[in-house]
Amino acid sequence: MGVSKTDIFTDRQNQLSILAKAIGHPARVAIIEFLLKQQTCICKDIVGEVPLSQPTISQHLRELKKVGLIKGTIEGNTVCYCLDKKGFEDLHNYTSMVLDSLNKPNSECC
Amino acid sequence: MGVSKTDIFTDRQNQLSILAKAIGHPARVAIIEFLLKQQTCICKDIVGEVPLSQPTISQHLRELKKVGLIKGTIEGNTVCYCLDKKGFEDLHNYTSMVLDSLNKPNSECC
DNA sequence: AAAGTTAATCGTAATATTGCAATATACTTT
DNA sequence: AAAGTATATTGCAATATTACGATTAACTTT
Repeated sequence: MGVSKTDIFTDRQNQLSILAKAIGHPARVAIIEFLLKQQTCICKDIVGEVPLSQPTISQHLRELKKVGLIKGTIEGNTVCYCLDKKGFEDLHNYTSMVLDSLNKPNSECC
Repeated sequence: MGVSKTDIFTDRQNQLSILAKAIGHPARVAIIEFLLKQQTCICKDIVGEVPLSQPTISQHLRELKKVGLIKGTIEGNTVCYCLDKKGFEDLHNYTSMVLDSLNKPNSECC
């Protein structure tokens, strides 16, 4: 029914899926890419770089912030957004774990 | 409108988002976890392990297969599903790149 | 204070996703 | 071949996501 039955999964499973889902949109990947490129993180101009409307960008930023992939600090008129290591480390650890496991001798298959 | 405007993003941005999105559901994280635990990959019993109906599991498997996170080979009556390194490596390289970039001296922010 | 700027929120339309019952397909065993 | 088993597909209902115009909120400049 379009409902994810989060209650039947472990916290870790839910956490990982939430993180991955947040990256699961090209606009958000583009935003992340833009934030990486910026030396300074005064980020008022993500709009203009990413060809989506200001409300849409704002919504994507909120999504990324909610799951801990970016941080935002208000600076007067402006909001300074920048990447938050923690979320990426979490995902990185996950893929490391999977790959380590797949590289073990006994894991060959198919 | 619920439409992702994939045409305005780069192939790489779309590819990463597609991969991440596939992991962006707890059932699929659970399926991946189950496939990791199995020595053998005769996987008829994901249903039963993951508390969702057979059609739902089948749908999630198709999703994972479509994006290259698992492979499935038909073996008579059964389908042998197992993880596909490539997709995970791709994601792993991405998070590595992001973290490397964030760990550079000049990237401090917020 | 009036006007301008930046970003968030609200409301809403369009589309996508999730989940499952019912059914279909394809192989295996009897 | 009939019955059984494993998996995929179809159809549909419920919910979620995406996008944006309009508006609001909050700060800055004039």
